[in-house]
This record gives sequence, C-alpha cells and structure tokens, in this order.
Amino acid sequence: MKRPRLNVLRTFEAAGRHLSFSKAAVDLNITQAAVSQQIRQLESYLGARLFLRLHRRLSLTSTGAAYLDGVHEALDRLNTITDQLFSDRPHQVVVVRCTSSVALLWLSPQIRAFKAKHPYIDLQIRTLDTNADASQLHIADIEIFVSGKADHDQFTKPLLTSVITPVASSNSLDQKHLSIPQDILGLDVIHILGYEDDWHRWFQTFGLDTAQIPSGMTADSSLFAIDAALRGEGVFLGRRPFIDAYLQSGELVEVFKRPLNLHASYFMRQHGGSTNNRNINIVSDWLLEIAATE
Amino acid sequence: MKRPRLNVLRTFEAAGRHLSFSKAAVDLNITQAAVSQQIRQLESYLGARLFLRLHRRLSLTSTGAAYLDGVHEALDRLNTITDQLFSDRPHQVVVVRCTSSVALLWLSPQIRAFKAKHPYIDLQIRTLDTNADASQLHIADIEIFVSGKADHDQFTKPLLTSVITPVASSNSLDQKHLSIPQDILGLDVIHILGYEDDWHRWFQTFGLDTAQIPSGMTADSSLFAIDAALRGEGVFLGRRPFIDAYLQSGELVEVFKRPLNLHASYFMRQHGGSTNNRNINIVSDWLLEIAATE
DNA sequence: TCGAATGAATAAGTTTTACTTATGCAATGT
DNA sequence: ACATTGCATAAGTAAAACTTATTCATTCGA
Repeated sequence: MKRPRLNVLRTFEAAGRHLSFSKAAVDLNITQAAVSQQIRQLESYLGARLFLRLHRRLSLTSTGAAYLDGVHEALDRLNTITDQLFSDRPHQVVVVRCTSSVALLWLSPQIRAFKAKHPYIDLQIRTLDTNADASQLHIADIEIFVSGKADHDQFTKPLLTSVITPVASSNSLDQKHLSIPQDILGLDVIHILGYEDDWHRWFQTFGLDTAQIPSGMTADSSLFAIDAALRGEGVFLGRRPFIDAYLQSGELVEVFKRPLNLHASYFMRQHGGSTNNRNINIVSDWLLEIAATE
Repeated sequence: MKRPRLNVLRTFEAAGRHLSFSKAAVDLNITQAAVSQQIRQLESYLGARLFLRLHRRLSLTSTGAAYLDGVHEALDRLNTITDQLFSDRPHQVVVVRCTSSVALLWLSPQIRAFKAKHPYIDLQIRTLDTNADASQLHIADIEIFVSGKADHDQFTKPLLTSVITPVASSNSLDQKHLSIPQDILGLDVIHILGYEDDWHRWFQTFGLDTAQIPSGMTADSSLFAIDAALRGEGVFLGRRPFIDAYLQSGELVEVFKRPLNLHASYFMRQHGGSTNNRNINIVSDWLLEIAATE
C-alpha cells in the first residue's frame, strides 16, 4: 500500500501533461532539476518507470499514462472544489429570513461584530411576516424556523433548542413567584399570533384543563408580547435565549419558583444548491457559532 | 486561485473524517500538535474556518464539510489508482503472442535481461501458428502483429516499422550484388507461408510484371526461409530488425547494391481491460523500450 | 565534420516545510 | 478541588523541496 508524497504527484502530473520536465518546471515555477529529481524519486518509490527518456523528448510508459489519468482527475477535483469554495468573490448579498423576535432579540446584537469581520458580505435580515405567502420564501438564502420534526433534508441543520417558560414583568408579580401550575389560573395571559398552541401545550404538560386557559390579549409577535408584559398586561410564554436580555436586566422574571418549561427546536436551512457558495456558508457557520455559545 | 499544499489537505481530510485532531494524528502517524498547526495554516491560507472547536470535540463548518466531500473524493481516487497500478502482486503470468520469427529472432535474445530485472514475472512467449484458430487468441495478454491500417483501438500501439528487403546467403551470390530489379528474374525465390503477397508487392513497387515472379520453394515461416536461404535455395524477403544478427554475421547479405525495400508496421495490442495491470504494463513498456532502440 | 543547441541527469548545498517536544488553556466529570 | 481531555502555541529539529552548477548524449545546422 504505497502512498507517495502528494507534492511529488503534482509534479508528475505536470510533467505528464507537458511531456517535458522543463515545461513542467516552468508551469510549477521550480527548476528542471527539481522536476527530474522528484520524478526519479517517485519512480524509485513506486518501482516502475513512468517515463521513457528519449533524447530531448519524453514519452509516458503505459503505466505512466494510466497513472496520469487518475492523478490528473484527482488533482482537477481538488482544484475545482477549492475554487468553488474559496475563490475571491465580489461583494455579495446574503439574505437570512427569520421571525422578528429572532431577528431583533438574537441576531441584531451580533450583526456589528459580523460585519466587522466580513465587511464584503452584505448581510440582510428579513423577518417572517405572518401574512407572508410562500412565493416570498424562496428568495432567502438561509431561513431560520421552528420545527417539531426529527429529520429534515440535507440542507437543514439544528440550530438551538429554545426554552419556553412563563414570564411577566417583575412589578406585576409583587415579588411573589407562583408555586404550582394551578396558580396561573388567577392571572391574565398574553397569547402570541402564530404560537397559539404554546399555552395549550403548557396546560397539557403540567396537568391543567385546557378549557380553563385564561383569556387575554393577543400580540402580533413576541416583540409585542414583551411590550404588553412590561406594561403589566399579563404572563406570556417567553422563549430563551431570545428574551435573555430582559431576564438579565430584571425587567422580566420567570413566573414560577421552579422551572416549568417547554422546549422548541430551531433549525436553519440553506436553500438548495447554495452549500458551495462561500459567503452563504460563512453566514451559516456564523449562525451555528453564536447558537453554540447559548 | 488558491492552491493549498497537498500534504496539508491530506491532514485536513483525516481530521474531518475523524472529527478529532488527535485521532487524525494517530491515523497519519504524526503528533496532534502537527495536525493542529497544519489546520490553522490551512484555515489562514483559505481565509475560512473549516472546523468549530467545541470543548474536547470538533465539528465541521458548512464550508469545511463541503470541502471535505471534495477532498476525500480526490484523495480516494489517488489511493485507488496507486493501488491498482503499484500494489505488490504475487507471481504472475504474462503471455505475449507473436510470430515465431519475432519470438526467436527478436524477443528471445532479450528475455534473459528481462527476467533478471523482473524475476517475479513469468513471461511466456506464444508463437502464432498459421493454423491457429481465433479462439486461442484471446488468452494472450499482449499480441504483436503486422497491420497496414492507420488507426486502431485505444489498446493498440505502434511498435516498430520493419524494413523488408531481398536477402540471400553470401555464398549463393558469388560476391556479386544485383544492380537492377530485373536481375531478380534469373534467381530462385523463397516464398513464406502467410506472407505470399510480399513478393507481389515488391514486384509491383519496383516496376516488374507480377506474372513473372519466379517460382521457388515455400517455407512455413521466416525461420525456415532463413534456413533455406543459408542452404543456397534462393532469395527471400527478409524483415529487419529480425534478421539483423544474420546480416551482421555475414551469413545473409542484401541482394541489391542499393536498397530496394518495402516496409511493414508492427503493432502491439494489450487486451481490453488490462491497462491497469502492473505486470502487463511492465512487459508492454519493455517491448516499447527494445523497439525504440532499433 | 565540428560546434551549437537542447533537455534530462546528477551532486552538493541552501531553503522551506513538516514535524516534535514541552507546555498552556479551558471545559467537564468525579 | 483535582484529574482528565483535547486543542493551541512556541521553540527547536528533521526531512523534503528546491537551487546552482555541471555533465552527458543526441540532434541539427553551417
């Protein structure tokens, strides 16, 4: 099982392509003597002649020609994949689509650092609108979404698992945290459009009768729900890490003494065919990186 | 247009495959520090992160994963072609089939040198028999034959061009060489089975009436023709380089004062699918090599 | 026929790449 | 609190890659 040095194979391929050690040397920007010595080493290592040295001329042996075919193919593959992934590309727009809360609460604080690091990438965040129709979705390069499914296509990766927990403003609780799930029944709750079944799941999970879900205002998005909660309008199911800044500042607090949480899985999908686009991959990697720090 | 060092790509592929610098180091029989440094160099050169360093764990970035696909494929191709052509193989029979004159006059003197150089190759020469049926031809690995065609399939290569010239024993000419083609008419000629049209072509080429081709004995092969000529039975059309030993020893001489020659092209065919067989390629290369010295 | 041109081979030396050793750092587990 | 794990880093060593100078052998052209 022989494994010749790869650098020498590059030299062999150039010599075989040119049928000239001198021309290969020019191609590789080295001297003819270096080519000659490397080919000799390779032939000695492999135990076979690869070239016939005719006067002032070179021809490949059968073995050499067969080997050149394979080596050329492999090196060409390397060049192609390297160029696809790492060529210097012009300024390029990358569109990430997600909910407004993910955009504003999670991505927004990180965007400055991203742009400082990748000034040539025009990163554009587009928020999902609950009224958006499907025809708009396909123009995003990367989409962040929630899913309860276990498997997805090859372009979709798990991003993070959100912890969903009842939160309210610290003022509305008078410093008294609730003890048991039933204590929620005496409070107003805030519903979020598009996430109506969160409360349903929460009541079911903690053994309450879903027919008794308190009525309360409905917010258009998590952002409005936060706003309403801060105004004292009730309890909403907040998603960490997106609301972490509010929890850390103390403006919002968890309602119960102990964690009574649900979970939701967030995924990131790169649209088909874009895995070889360098800039999209950079954004994708960046998203994975900040998610890993949560 | 970036062209990373190939050795570093080998390290990258191992690290990506194992998702561990330490395991890659074991695989490549180098240290973890070497792996770490090479990956850092590669990332710096390409301008992209290929791995996410999680604690005591490694994951590939999207870019890294896409690159690994391509690099793995290319390196695998190199390994495969190298193994196919250069693996240490057991003792193997290689069969070369050709005419008896090529076998005895041309190959035979070279066989000892070949076997000294390649002791593990069991080179077997099989002669073409004029009565051989086609079913026997396919068991030879390499076949040497004459052809007037300009192009052949990809497994056939030109070997040498034979010079065909009238020769006889030096005694039968009483040291007097013939001057013009017509002088042949007063002599006996020797015909060779399977090559009957050589004299026909010679008469046509040099402006003689083919109806006047002298009759004479017919030999079964060039070897018998040489034998008959040495016995003084006439002139035959000899093929160089096969009869060169006789010309050099003076036992045979060219009949005319100046060259009145025909030519015949000899080719060598490797049977389909055998170009990746190392030993057959070695024999094939050897044949090309001795042909090149003629 | 002789000298020039050409292009691969070789030896000795220099430069660059690849690698090692020793150590540091940070997260995790007991 | 300490041990384990596995990547990162700095400094030094070893090996590969390369250069320069020269030789060799063939072919071509005057």
